[in-house]
Amino acid sequence: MTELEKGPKGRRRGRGARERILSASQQLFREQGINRTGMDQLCAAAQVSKRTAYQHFTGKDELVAEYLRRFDPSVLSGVFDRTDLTPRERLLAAFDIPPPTPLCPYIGAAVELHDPEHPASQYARDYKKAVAARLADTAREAGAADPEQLGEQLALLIDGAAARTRVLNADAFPTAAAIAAVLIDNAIPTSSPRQPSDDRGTTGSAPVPVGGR
Amino acid sequence: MTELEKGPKGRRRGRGARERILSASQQLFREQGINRTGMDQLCAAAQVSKRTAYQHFTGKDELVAEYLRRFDPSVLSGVFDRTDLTPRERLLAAFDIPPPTPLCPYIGAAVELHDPEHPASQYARDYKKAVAARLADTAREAGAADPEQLGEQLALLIDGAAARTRVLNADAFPTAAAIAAVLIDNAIPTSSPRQPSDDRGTTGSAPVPVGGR
DNA sequence: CCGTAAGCACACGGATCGGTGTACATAACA
DNA sequence: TGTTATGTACACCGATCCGTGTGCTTACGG
Repeated sequence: MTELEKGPKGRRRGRGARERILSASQQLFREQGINRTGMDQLCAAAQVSKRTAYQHFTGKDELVAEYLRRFDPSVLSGVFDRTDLTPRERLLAAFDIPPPTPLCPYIGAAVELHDPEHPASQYARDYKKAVAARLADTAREAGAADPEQLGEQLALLIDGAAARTRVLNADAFPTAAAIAAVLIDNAIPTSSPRQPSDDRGTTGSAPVPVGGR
Repeated sequence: MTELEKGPKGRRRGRGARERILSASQQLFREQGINRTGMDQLCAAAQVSKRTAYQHFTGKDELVAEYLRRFDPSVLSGVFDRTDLTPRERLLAAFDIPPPTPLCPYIGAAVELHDPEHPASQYARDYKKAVAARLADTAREAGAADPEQLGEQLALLIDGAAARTRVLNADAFPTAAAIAAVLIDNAIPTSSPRQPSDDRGTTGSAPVPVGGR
């Protein structure tokens, strides 16, 4: 862990610097937003000289883009690689977010930067498409009639829950999970017992009062 | 049009000033975002002296909060007051957004300001709750089994479509409308013939490929 | 006429921001 | 030893931002 990276000459590299900067970004950009986090504050939090920061990143824009690339494993892969779950359960697991909702930074970045051409915005787009694609793959695996449509729908539910959680300050993922259960049961012919009016409740999700954080 | 407002003494009041400021806010805050729109630029666009602006508003924060209050009629009331539509049609009409999607400023404000205690953030919360409540009222009117739940679900769909449209730069409302149709048909016993898998299509909404802008 | 209210033009202040420049310290090679 | 890469500490720049202070113009009403 406290090792060296292969440099141009194999010299000892500041193992911490870049890592600490990105680590501090994760925390500060989330807590305060991107625009409200200055480079001075960020460098102080990372215990890195400002000069060093600008030797690792050409500017804040690049840093922001890099910062966004550090989320895939935690959210995206973490859910889809659960081989212990059935495809259907995996689709629903995407809505099981821990109580202190992280609040999707991709939406935040796209809104804050406000420039669709910004590298971070472009990456946010790619990421969202990738999530929808993986949801579609899983939907296909689960035997959904129209996997692409279901994937897109579930992706929309996730974003809706994230946005609504942000605005209302109350966890909206249970509501989204309930909708997801309905959509999945409607799309997967085999697993839709199609009972009168209680399509939800097939997972461990709450009865969905509204959202209680 | 070039009339006067009732002032303390019936004097001639600058009819334009405040109105022009708010009007310019609508355009600039939407096009550029709140943080990226300076007071100088805003005053210039409104053709109002900066000094005058600060005599109408104590600060930018108050202006932003006031700016958010100018949307209810266009979106919220505009849909729910359509007496020519059945309650069910009204619920679905909430997803018929014109192609140049305005892109909900409440979400944008909540993300940009990043302070839940900011007056504008509080108003955004109130507004979102009001929308969900009106959706619930209409759902009740339409005979939904659980109107509050359906209202909350539809509100989530709207926010999801707005957020996703923002990030992906592609209209996500058709997808949301398709989900809404499913939820509505599932929630309203009378109007749900409960056919195999084609619950949608009861309105004029598209067959929902994915979203084409 | 003069008082008063509204508005304008313009400069300024303090703060913050992204980004640089400079000088110095350290450690690994050679 | 010296060179080179890496990093620190700290001042500094220009730009932008929100907000004010000052003085001038306009127009109404008594």
